[in-house]
This record gives sequence, C-alpha cells and structure tokens, in this order.
Amino acid sequence: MKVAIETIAAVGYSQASVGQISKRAGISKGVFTYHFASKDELMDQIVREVYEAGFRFMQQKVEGQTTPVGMLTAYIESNLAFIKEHRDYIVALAEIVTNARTPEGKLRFAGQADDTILEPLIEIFKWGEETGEFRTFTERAARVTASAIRSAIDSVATKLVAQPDLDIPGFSEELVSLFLTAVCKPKASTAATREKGEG
Amino acid sequence: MKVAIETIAAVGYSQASVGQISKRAGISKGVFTYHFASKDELMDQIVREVYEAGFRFMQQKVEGQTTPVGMLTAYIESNLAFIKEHRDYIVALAEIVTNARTPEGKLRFAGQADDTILEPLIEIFKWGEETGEFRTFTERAARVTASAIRSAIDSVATKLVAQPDLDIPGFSEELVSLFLTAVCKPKASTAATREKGEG
DNA sequence: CTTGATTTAGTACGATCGTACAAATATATA
DNA sequence: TATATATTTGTACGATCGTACTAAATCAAG
Repeated sequence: MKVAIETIAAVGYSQASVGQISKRAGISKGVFTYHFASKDELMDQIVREVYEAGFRFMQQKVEGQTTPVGMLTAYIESNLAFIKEHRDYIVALAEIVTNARTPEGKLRFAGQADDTILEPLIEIFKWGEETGEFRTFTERAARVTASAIRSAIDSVATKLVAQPDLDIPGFSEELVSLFLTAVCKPKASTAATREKGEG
Repeated sequence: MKVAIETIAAVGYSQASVGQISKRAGISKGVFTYHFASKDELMDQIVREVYEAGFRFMQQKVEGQTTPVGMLTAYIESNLAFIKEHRDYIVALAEIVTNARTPEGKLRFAGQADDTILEPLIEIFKWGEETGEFRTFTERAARVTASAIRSAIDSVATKLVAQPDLDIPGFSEELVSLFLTAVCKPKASTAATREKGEG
C-alpha cells in the first residue's frame, strides 16, 4: 500500500498500473493478486485509511478548542499540517478520488465528495453566530463559505504536485487570516485574541 | 471536438478513448486519425480553445469596470457565468488538465496551471489598495487570497460533475459577498456602493 | 525429515488502448 | 466524363491493462 501510494503520487492514477506498483515494490504481480482481490480493493483501502487518518488528526486538534475563532483556525491549520506531513498520501488520495471510476464511467468516490464534508465547518459558523464572534450567516452563505474554505485547502494538494516546495505554513497562516476576516464581526481586532503557536 | 468534449465530460478522461469518441460522433476511428495527428493534439486544441474562449468572455466583462470592487465582482461573476453556460466544456477542461500526462507520467498541462493565472487578481488587489477601497496586502497575502478565489471558482467545475443542478448564480452571489468582505476595508458598507444587476 | 499451508514468481489470457494503413468512396476541377 | 484530391471505412498491429492460474519457494508444526 505504501509503494502504491508513492507510485500514484508520482505518476498519477492512470499510469499506476498493478504492474508498475508491483515492480516498484519489488514483487511480482502475482503477489499483488494474492494480497488484494482486485485493484479497486487496494484503492478502497487507501482512500479509507488516508481519509480516516486525516480525520483523526484534525479531530484531535479541533476538539480542544474553546472558541469558534480558535476552532476555525485549528480546522484550517491542522488540515494543512496533515497535508504537509503526508504529501504523497494526499496527492494519491486526490488522484484516486478524481479518477477511479465504475465500469459505467461514474466516479467511484463521488458520493463521499458531496456536501457532507462541509457540515463541520457550518457547525463552527453557527457556534460563532451564537457567541457573537462571527457575523450572521444565511444557510446559503454558510454553505458557500464552507465550500470556499474547503476548496482553498484542497487546492494545496493539487498545487503540491507542480510545486513541491510550497510554503504550507505560510499559506496556512494567510488562509486563516483571510477567512477570519471574512467570517468575524468587523468590530474589534478579533484575529489577535487567540494565541498563535509560533514558538 | 464537440463530441469529444461531451464524451470527456460524461465519462471522464480515461474512459474517453478515441474509439468511444468516434463511436459517439458516428464516425470511424480512421476519420479521427485523419483529422487529428494524435489524441494529444485533440486535447491540446480543446484546452486552448476552451481556455481562450473563457479568457475572452471574462476580459470583455472585466475591462469595462471602473472600480476595484466592480472589477473583482465582474471577475468572479463572469467566470462563473462562463462555467454555467459552458458546463461540459469546463468539466472536460478540468478532466484533461488534471489527467493528461506525458509518457514519463508528468502532467502535460502542469506548466499552465502555475501562478501566472493569479496575476490578474493580484493586479486588482493592488489597484484597490491604491484607491483605498481595499485593505493593504503583503505580497504573500495577495497571492494566497487570489489562490483562494481561484480555488473557489474552480471547485464549481468539480461540483458540477456530481451536482448538475448546482445554483451557480446563487453560489456566485455569495462568493462575491464573501471575498469582498475579506478584501475591502471594514469602514463603511462598501458592498452596497456598486449597483447589482439583479433585474 | 515430512507434511500441509502460506506466500511468491512467472506466465498466459482476453480486452482495450492509440495508431497505422490499404482500399473504397465522395468531392472538386477541368 | 476524366482526373486529382479529400475524406471515410474497416481492419490490423503492437503495447499494456487487470486478472487468473500453475508451479515453485518458504514457513510452521509434528
């Protein structure tokens, strides 16, 4: 699985054949067939593992937060930190999700890419509304804002392919600043109320 | 080319073989070979044509603007309007750009996906700084903000695949509001100074 | 050392890919 | 009509894909 992830990240989904993966792993194709019922099964396992690992990592960082601002910040920062530390895994995940298809031509992981992923962010917005730290959101505004945040984060995975030396912490810092400006009430300098772990 | 675009949008890049495209077009594979030197040539032409068409459409809408706020609004709205009216073209473009690879496994259109595309947005930010409508940007902040805007726009193409009934005008409206809030000076209600074409 | 199960290597199969090409047909020009 | 060009068809080729399968190698236990 590790070699498969590296291979997909390096040459893309379509070029990552069972033969290629096996060759890079130093095994024969027969070994692959023995341990995985099919290529799709391998992809399923990779997607599940990477996704769950990311979810656990973020949950750990986000759960401890006591303010909406802190939680939104932790959400963005922990997500990008995970991407930074698991570059190949994220690139491979993106490759698989956007390319793996059913025999009929439909995306195999399209269902999981729907708006369910936006819910945690929307919850944070609602919390921020209640505490008064954030401005008010219509249902649609919350959804689009959450979508924009996720798009910005996900774009890093794509950027990393062509731009391996991308300054992720810097990007992260700016993204947090940008979206806090967008969701916070314009009263005081709310962005400075949270201690920043720069040391 | 039209059928090729529809085919790619429908079944994805990898499933859009020369045979499939030809069959859908009601011609033989030989006709394809006669008119295109290779499959890659077809992809090149599609990418160039769609990209240039979008660029012309947006340029037309953006150039007439006389304020930074108006221009940023026109940028987002015209881009999403183009996506809305050329759904298949955009989906196909995204498929090709993210999938077409060289024999060595590198993305064939990776070079064009670099940060050059951010420049027009960065120029708008600079203009807004000068007029005082926008807050000030560090070089990095401008780049990340531009990147976030582009990611949000580009995500619509991906969303359209799984969600064909997406409310693009509504999404557009919210995106404009979101990013104007993020880049404008928090003084007055700047978002209302521009007449909105809702009639 | 023997035996049985587990794991691996190597190969073969059918399918599909992009491309090449000879033959057939359509079109335009004189 | 005769001729040259443009276009189309249908088929074939080599390559590669995912998978199936047999034989060999390795390992665990008696």
